[in-house]
Amino acid sequence: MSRQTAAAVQLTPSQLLSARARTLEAAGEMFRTHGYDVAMEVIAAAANVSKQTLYNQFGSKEDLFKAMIADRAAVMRAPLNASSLERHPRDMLTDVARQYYTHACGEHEIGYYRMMIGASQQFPDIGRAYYEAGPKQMLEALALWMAREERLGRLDTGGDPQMVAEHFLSLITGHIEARGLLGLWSEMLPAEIERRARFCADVFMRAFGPQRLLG
Amino acid sequence: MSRQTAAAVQLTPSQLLSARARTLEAAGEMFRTHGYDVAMEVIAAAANVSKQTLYNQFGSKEDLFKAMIADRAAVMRAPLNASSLERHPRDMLTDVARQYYTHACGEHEIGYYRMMIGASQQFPDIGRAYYEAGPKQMLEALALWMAREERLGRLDTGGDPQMVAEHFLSLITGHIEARGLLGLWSEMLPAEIERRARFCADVFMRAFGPQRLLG
DNA sequence: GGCATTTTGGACTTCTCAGTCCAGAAACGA
DNA sequence: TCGTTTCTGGACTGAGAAGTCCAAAATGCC
Repeated sequence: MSRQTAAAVQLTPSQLLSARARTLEAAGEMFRTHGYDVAMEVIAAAANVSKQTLYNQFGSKEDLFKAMIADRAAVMRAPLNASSLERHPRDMLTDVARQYYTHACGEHEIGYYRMMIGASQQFPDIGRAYYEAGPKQMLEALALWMAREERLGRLDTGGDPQMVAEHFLSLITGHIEARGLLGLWSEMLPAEIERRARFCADVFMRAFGPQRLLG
Repeated sequence: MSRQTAAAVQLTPSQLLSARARTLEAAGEMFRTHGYDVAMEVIAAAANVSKQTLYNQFGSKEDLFKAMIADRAAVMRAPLNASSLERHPRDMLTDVARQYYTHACGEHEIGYYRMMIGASQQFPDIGRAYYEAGPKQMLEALALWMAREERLGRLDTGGDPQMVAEHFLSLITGHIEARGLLGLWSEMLPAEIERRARFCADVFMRAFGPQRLLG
């Protein structure tokens, strides 16, 4: 009997996640698409679980929400890809932008972001937690990298890599995110992604590349 | 009697607004600070008006909300200041950034923006209306100006002023807005505003100024 | 002053939803 | 196999809020 159960677990990958993880997954999906106002009954249905179980496991709606956030915060924004750290600044930056446009600004991700923004009014500490787990990490990684590149003479940030990194991220994300948050999201074709990624890297290199030392 | 009323009107400026305008003002304030979930009773109290009057004038909560949006959308983002159009690109751009940091990214404005983002999930047409009344206007004005400056040989956008304008706005607003939306807003001192505004203009001029034609 | 309209406040209905309770079913452990 | 734990579904409570109703008061208009 227990052997059969084990076999079944191995067959269906979704069941490899604990019941709790699956519940959080479904809850996240519901919060993302309907906002914090979703009824607990709806979440329970989406998670294939009874409402009572939800309360047994998480105590309250607020706690469920926070558990879901905690579950997700770490996964929200990928850190810099270690493999591209050694490449030429232009390639590295193009890659960062490409990654963002490909994976981090779809309806799904923007939906979570919108949810965080809504929640941060009701639960102020959530805004900070999200920022520190996501954008801030990215920012610091980028600033570190830039400082190193500056020592290697391949960038010239004028001694303020933090601010320069901040502005590179703004450059990538700014307008796309604004439109997405307002529900005006539209699919970007690969060609468009490539064009924008290169554009961002070009702008950056013209402003902070070493060539202005050589002119 | 009517003369006394007129005198009273002249004495208290807030009464120069029509009752409707004052109600919308108060409603906006409540929606901004509490989100769409505020009770109609609370709005009525804030507007010094009975709940019934609210329903007489606006029909329903949804209609009140939309009336409030329509009332505000036009005022949300100031267009380019006509007086700075004739100045040197660097000064003009510094001014745009300065204007933004001074007037358009305070708690108040970010609060409205957050509210729009929340509402655009529930009422999708609101997101579009806001975008077109605000950011899009700004963008188009800036792109027009850039195209003109390019013809005058004072900028070099590589023939895509739209995208360049988009990226300048991203540069100004990106990170500040992200932090504000997550509730991490912190007052910017005048010196900080000045530093950031100049930084934005500098970055932009290094990337798109005419000097690269002269090198 | 007198008539018509609007406003008021407060009671009232209806609905939705968080959270509880419970008895029976299922899963689990030894 | 049997006892324990957990899950289920469905009824229930209580709170809060949208929207309605109405009689009395205020306001505006001529």
